[in-house]
Amino acid sequence: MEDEVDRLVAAWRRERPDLDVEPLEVLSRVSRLARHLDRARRTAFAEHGLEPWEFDVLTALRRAGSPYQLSPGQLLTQTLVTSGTMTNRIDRLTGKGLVKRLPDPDDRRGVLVRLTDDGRDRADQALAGLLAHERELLAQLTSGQQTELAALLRLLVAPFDNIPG
Amino acid sequence: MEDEVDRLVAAWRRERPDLDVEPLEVLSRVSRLARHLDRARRTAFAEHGLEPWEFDVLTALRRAGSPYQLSPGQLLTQTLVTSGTMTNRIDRLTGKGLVKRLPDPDDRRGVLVRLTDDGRDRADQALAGLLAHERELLAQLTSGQQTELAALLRLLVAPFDNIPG
DNA sequence: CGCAGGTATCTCGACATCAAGATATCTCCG
DNA sequence: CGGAGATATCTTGATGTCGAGATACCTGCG
Repeated sequence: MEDEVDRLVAAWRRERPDLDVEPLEVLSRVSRLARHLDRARRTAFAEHGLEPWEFDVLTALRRAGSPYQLSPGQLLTQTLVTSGTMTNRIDRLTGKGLVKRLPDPDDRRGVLVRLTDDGRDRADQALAGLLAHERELLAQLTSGQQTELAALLRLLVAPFDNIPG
Repeated sequence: MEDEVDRLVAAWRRERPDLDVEPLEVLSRVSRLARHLDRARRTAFAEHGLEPWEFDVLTALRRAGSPYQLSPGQLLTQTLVTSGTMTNRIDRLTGKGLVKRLPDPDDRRGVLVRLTDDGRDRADQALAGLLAHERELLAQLTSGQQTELAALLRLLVAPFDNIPG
């Protein structure tokens, strides 16, 4: 089945036959798929009264394990946002009673963000919902294809995640 | 090589051993890679004095072929943004002299957005720069792996692009 | 022809993000 | 011990996006 990127690549080959646009076959698909996934996630989370950005922060804390707390700095690296954004997010989640700020006992510059019981429940519910939706999307692929796709994507992501940048 | 998603999946398996988090191996990598690509694109385009959103609009028009014009509605479907956003983008690109608005001769509700000569040059230059950067990122993969990756991604994107939504 | 419903674009207000810089605290070398 | 430079977080102002609704125009049925 054809997709929008096939049309995009064909158009470039017609308009700019001098260029090799092969990289777009992979990377434009990644960008467009991510955009579609964002929309789908927004819908999935709405069932649980959460925004995608709320999910990202709550689940990062949930994954940390009991007592479900991380510093804002640790949250930054996991969510790929800037520090100003994270301050704002923590403020709003605090206002909704899903997390609370505690002073870091070992560093007076620092803060620890901890999940409340309510926040933890919301994170757990939203995760289950998300996985159900994602399984449907991936039904297009066999189990073997999923494994293969994951491995190829890892090759591309790893440099970003391991070389600080 | 390990990446951040490997760590994320391992954490979920420890915290929620009751859940099958396999879908994240693919889809979290797609989202995170897209986020990294956005940042890289921003840097690449800055060399040409363009923002990513400007590139998206200008290249959509460029791909349309001479006379390089599309309606705002056609631009919407290609760029996956809302109509309010597109109006705003066209306003700003018009202000920079990269596009101009023309009345649609066949539909008085409609408008045609046309690339100026300057806009066309900018699009061409930025595309060449982007492809150079993207080729570097893809150097992690053999040519065969790139083809395979593109094919697998197409399977996932196609449903979004073909079923209206 | 005339109107109901659909379509194309724009307007407006709310909101999330970013970049750059401010502040407070830590670390480590001399 | 003292101070320079690094680090953690927050503040601020500008900007881009979205969603919902407004407006103008088109289309097709009766």
